[in-house]
Amino acid sequence: MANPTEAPESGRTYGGESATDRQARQRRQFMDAGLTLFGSIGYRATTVRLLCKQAGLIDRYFYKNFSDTEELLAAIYTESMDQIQSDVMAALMGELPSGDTERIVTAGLDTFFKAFENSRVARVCWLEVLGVSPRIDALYARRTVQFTELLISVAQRLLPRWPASGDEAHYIAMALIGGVTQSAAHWLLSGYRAPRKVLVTANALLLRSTMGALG
Amino acid sequence: MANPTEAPESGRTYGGESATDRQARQRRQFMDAGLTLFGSIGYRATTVRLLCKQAGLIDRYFYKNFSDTEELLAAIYTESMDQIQSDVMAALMGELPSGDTERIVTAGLDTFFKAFENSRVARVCWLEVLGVSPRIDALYARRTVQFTELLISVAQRLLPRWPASGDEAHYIAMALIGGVTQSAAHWLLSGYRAPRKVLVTANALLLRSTMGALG
DNA sequence: TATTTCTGATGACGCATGTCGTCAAATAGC
DNA sequence: GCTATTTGACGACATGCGTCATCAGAAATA
Repeated sequence: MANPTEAPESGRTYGGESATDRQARQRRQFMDAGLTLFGSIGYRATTVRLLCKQAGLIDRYFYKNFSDTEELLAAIYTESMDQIQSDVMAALMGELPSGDTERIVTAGLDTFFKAFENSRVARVCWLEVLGVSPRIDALYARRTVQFTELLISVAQRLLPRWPASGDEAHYIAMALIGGVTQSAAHWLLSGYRAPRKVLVTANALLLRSTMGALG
Repeated sequence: MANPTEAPESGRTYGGESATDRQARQRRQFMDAGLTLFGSIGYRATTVRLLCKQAGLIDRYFYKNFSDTEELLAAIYTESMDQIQSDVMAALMGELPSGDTERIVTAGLDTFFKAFENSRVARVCWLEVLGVSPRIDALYARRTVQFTELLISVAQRLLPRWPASGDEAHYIAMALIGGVTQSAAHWLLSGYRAPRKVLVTANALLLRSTMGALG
């Protein structure tokens, strides 16, 4: 043994898995368990014991991957929103060559709302992340800004006369994103009463008319 | 004593206050303490002991007024939003005779955002209430619907061609309200970087252009 | 003044939590 | 096969929580 006093830097293979593979699998199990529990009983009601029971692992491996439940929440939120954001961007890019504003906007919105038809994802991303801690609040705020910037970049492509900079244009984009996100949150809270198409067309009209007024 | 076995139905005066006056004062003290704590350290971090210390009272009087902290949160949220809603309605009614859509919308928005310049109120109403429990979620959702109905009724007055009913018109109004509320939430999270006027004009443009497209 | 009610302070209870330690069984490397 | 590591099960510890009981002193009533 090279350094018997310290913890081993590289673990052994066990059950046909290398140490890093095991760690990655355990991390994924906790991420899945977290999405399930945060998205059903809520973040506040979720304890480390429950997470372990859901993941089928013991607490030792939880603390090896996350410092606390808040860090797990941050990881799940970031992963979910990364996925959704890249899906939306892919949908936008797919329709961008058409040059049809209506189609581009609709494609982006439809992909967005489709992602939040998963109520667990929706609940975590719109309800559970808010008011947990300053750190999580900052995460949420930064993500909102990212979507705002995405909207602005698309608007600049579609509308040459769109005011690129300026606080007001920025806050208009922010309000538009807010309309979309709040629609998603209320969609969830209403038990998905309306079909997705209604959400998409309503928000498309909002985007189209506002961008028309500015572009 | 009429009924020695039961708790006294009507208390005695004490310290120059009647029993009902005392109870009302204690309730108000807890409401103020709740707004202070929920709006600073957050709902999750607030305990009954802290609330009592902040209110300068003991726990017995807390439980005489509220069953738990969740009921206190609901009471504070309802009171705050009632106040804001009636302020906004008063502002709208004050400008309604002018018939000037721009002035009416701006007056309502300015009153709305002015209320949330109080960061404690803003934090409780936009961050802390979310994801606490199904009951509080329902309270939040219902309030959003109320603001949506308020917007629709104003739109019907200003725009004779506004589609009164229909899911889509309803969700458009919901998205518009969402834009306003999300602006308020992000305004808080960004530390009120932009002046209120910017928020008002940005959201006024959103409302004006969308209502123009429909009216 | 004597009695009853109200108040604030303090402590105790049962419970759930995060976290850590122990111990036997399972697995891998020599 | 022997030894070291990894795993899961279980329990212990301190902490903080909501909640309730007690008790001495203040204030009102008769």
